[in-house]
Amino acid sequence: MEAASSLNMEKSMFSFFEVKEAAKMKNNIHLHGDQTLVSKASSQAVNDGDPSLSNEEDDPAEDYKQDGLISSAKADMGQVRQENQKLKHTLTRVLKDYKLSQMHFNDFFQQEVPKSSECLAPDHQEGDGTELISLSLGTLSSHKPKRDGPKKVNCFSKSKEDSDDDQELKLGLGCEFDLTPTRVVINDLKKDETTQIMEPPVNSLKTQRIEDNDLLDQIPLKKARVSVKVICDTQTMNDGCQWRKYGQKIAKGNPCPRAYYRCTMSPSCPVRKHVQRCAEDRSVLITTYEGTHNHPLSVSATAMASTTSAAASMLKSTSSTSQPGLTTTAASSTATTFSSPHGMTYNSRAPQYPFYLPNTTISTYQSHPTITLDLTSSPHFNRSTSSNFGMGAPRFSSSTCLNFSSPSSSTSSSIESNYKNPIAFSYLGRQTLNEAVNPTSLNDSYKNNSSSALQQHSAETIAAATKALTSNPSFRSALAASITSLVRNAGGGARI
DNA sequence: CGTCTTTGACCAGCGC
DNA sequence: GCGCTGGTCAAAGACG
Repeated sequence: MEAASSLNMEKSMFSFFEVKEAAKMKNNIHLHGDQTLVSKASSQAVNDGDPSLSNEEDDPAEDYKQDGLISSAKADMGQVRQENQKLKHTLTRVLKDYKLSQMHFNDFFQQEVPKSSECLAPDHQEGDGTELISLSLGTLSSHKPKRDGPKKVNCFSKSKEDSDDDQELKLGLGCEFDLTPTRVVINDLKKDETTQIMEPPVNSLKTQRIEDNDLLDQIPLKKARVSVKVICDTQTMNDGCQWRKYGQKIAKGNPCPRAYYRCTMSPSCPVRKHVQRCAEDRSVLITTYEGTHNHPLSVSATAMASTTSAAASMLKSTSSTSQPGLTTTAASSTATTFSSPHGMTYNSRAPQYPFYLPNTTISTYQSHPTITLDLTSSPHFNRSTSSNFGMGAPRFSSSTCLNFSSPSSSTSSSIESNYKNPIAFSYLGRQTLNEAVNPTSLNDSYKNNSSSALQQHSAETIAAATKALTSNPSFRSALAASITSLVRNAGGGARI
């Protein structure tokens, strides 16, 4: 009995598929199309009285069974289609909520900016609605009012009245990290210049600005400078700005001439830079920036400017608590946010996250506080090691453009990915998004040569970034709103 | 012809 | 005060 029933079952199954095959052949219809067509074709095949079928399937009971199977298949397919529709809707909703969350996230920073931007560049606060970017080297106060709440100020986001404007440039907007002791070596601090800054209990911006001015008066330092060391084959690295050479000197202790450039993007732009090759290693180009751009910047220039600006800010914050000649920690009592040369934004206040800014030195040279960002070696590998990987030391050419792009010019997909996934900024954007997020997708040559340390670094970076992001109450509430909305709107059929 | 680079001169700050 | 050094100016030349 059992054998007979299983035989019947097999036969009916065979018949079902045979019917479908016959229908396909006869009507030349592909199955992965609309199942209605298939059903129709199947029914047609059954009803056509195809001799090849009718020979085997002339039993009315079998026909009835086939009809049942077909209709049940149709029902199944309809159900699948319904679920597909629901999933499609869910996906759309998730994307929509994701964008909403992103907007909330951006709004959060934009709300914070007006408070901080005033201390950033008081001379650029006209609020004329132009795409003016305030980048301040050396004039930024390191003193932020102590906050009890979870709010943090990103000093490097561009201030703008209209917060809904998509064209808004955001500076230093990577991931915001609370920073552990930054390993900053105070090399050559003269006198007690950097220890004269006190920590004012400031509540009002007005008071703060006055105190800042007082402090600046007290400090005999000139404009802060930011040096960037990169391996570059050409005369100067392309940082997105237009420069005009106005002088050249042989500096003491270095046979390589130092070239002086000024920014020509605006006639009144006070920004200068000088470029010099490293005496020890001619392949290393040392570019030193000084001043604040007073004009709109291109995306790539903004990237570089924001980085140097952030570094200068870090310089100020570290100098407020550092002691000369000591390897010290970054300002643990201030809440200064800054970007690393790798595009990440760090917050130096709370020490819970294990991040530090590598290859960064602070020094004073002729009363110019100078921070040096050494991009000739990767954060976790020394140069000799990183050279084995072929990516640790960023090499620049004339066409190389630092890839810290802001979201405003998302014409390039890489730029956009870098913005949306700040972790991908690591290694100056030479690491693709996939490589950054998913270490297993590293290209073969790199994969073969790299150690697990780099993957661990990526994993740590991602983990810390995630932690930092998710620990932000505003981000969490936005995320919660999205999820709530998703669950509420999901209805019965959606499965998460 | 306009723009950019080169290069010597000049100036200011700093240390002795 | 003097010398050294870094930084800037400006005339001359190069270049497109």
